[in-house]
Amino acid sequence: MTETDRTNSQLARLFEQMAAALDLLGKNAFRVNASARVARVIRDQADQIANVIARAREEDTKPLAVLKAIDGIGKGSAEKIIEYVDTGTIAEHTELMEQVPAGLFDVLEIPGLGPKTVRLMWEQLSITCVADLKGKLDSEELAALPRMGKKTIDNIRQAITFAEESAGRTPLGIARPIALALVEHLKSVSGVTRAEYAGSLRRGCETIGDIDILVACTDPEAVREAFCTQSRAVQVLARGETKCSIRIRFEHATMQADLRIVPQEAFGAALMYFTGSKDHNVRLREVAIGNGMRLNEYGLFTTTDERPQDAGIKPTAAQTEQDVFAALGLEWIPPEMREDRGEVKACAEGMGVPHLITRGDIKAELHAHTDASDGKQSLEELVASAQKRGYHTLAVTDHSVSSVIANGLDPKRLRRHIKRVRALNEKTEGITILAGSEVDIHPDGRLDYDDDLLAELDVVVASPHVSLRQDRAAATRRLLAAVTHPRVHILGHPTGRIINGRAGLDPDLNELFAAAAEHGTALEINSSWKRLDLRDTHVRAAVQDFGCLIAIDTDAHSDGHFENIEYGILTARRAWLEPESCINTWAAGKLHDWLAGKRESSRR
DNA sequence: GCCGTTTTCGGCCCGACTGTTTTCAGTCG
Repeated sequence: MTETDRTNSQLARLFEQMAAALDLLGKNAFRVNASARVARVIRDQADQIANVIARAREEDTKPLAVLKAIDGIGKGSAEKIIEYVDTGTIAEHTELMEQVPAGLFDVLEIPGLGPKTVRLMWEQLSITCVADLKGKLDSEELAALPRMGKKTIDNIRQAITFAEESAGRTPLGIARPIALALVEHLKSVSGVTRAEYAGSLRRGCETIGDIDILVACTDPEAVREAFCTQSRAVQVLARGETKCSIRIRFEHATMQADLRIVPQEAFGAALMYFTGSKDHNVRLREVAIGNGMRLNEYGLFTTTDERPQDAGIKPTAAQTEQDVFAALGLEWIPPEMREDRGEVKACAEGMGVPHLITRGDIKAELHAHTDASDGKQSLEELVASAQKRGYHTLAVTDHSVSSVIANGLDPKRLRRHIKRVRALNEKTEGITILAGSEVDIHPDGRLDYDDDLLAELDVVVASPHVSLRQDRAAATRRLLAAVTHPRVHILGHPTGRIINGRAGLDPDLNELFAAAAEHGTALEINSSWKRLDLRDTHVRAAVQDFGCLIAIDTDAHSDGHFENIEYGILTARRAWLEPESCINTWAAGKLHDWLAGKRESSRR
């Protein structure tokens, strides 16, 4: 779990625990779902809920009303949120935790075990944690439980082992190559007419639970066989007519992969079904129901009967996603937006889908390293990498002096480096090579070079690298100092988080975004799949609520890193980013003017 | 518990697969 929004994270965690506890206690499933949804909505908020409440009070509006205005949060949850912000606890959560042993939540996490089974094991066998369960795997009393046969117990045993050695969700940059290899493998099977990955991977989520692959084909058995018996498959979890699940090992990662065999004529409907987040799909089906229709993975049907596909009814739309969206009365919504973050509502109300940024819009790389600091490429090789991608501008931004481990440049070396860059720029056609630096932001907000030296640079990317566990107030002061500094163009990887690694800084984003907008400093989406910093929800808030400029850069240390731009673009699209707000899309003249303009204004 | 250009009460998405079952419950996505 990432912890950048510590308060929101903690609050979301409480709602998740309440949902799990209610589930284990056999409470109404809709109540369980409502609580889980509140948790998700809280996680999606860029702004701190505590700040939202504080601001509402300052402005003399009712916090309750402000919270209730958020989709998915009703009166009950709003009251609990306020209770948490004011007291640090939620009474109902405390009561539930007294009723349900803490270890049961871990048992519930084991794939294949759901609330019903866990509750039964708890009530009948006093199993309250994974260790209890492991101790009873061979016991007769476990086997005596209803619906608990040998296979089920074997599956639990394997699932525990898998859970113990798996690191949870897999970063996008690890999962995507695996999925691409799977797709290629399946495309090579005879009779396969289409193969594509769907799910959270197609939505570009920063981490992936499992890989979903859709295949249309003329010989389903050949596809099932090819999928389940491939050399990388370490276990077959399910093998049905249309759905197979395996565990797959690829280099160091182990993941679950699901194959769905779908009819060619319903590929679009299936792709939609298996791409949308659960909540997005619910919204779409509600739209269908509202129109007296039924939507499932076989298509959109002009009936509300159950399983119309089995009754021989032909769908009105199914072939392509565009067909299905159109028949629902909606514009096609890009996969990255299908998260139930207001996209269906916006589309239904005729606001239209934003013109999202694409990889082809990127014309400049403004954050890249050479072997002068810790990059693998020489200056000339770096330039060739940028030229190969058709960029009109490359900023060479090696590390500053304090990044000792990264061989940061002291002022003397930097001045020589600037000269080399300028000289190369003189004799290079077709691309502008700018002299820049990725300058450390010290914990107190000072920059790593003095202002005179900064003034000699064309591009200054200011980034935090150390002291990434500062408290919020210190982190906010530090980053504000950087974005308001007249010689800083871009705030690099603003929080310093590492996905699945460290939470990073947790500044007051409202203050940071307001200052960045006011001073015309761009905020970076660092495209490294280990970072993706800023993250999608933050970028959306920065641009939509504050009008900030965004830079999408790869922070390349080698030629291959340039390809990470895919991940930055996916993140930007998840933030509903349009090209105009991204400085890397601007024409050369506009970009160069902007870079120079910041310097001009700083000399006034 | 949430929500409402059909509803402030009564709904709340839909289907596949497994394992244990004589017809289906539980889990998953």
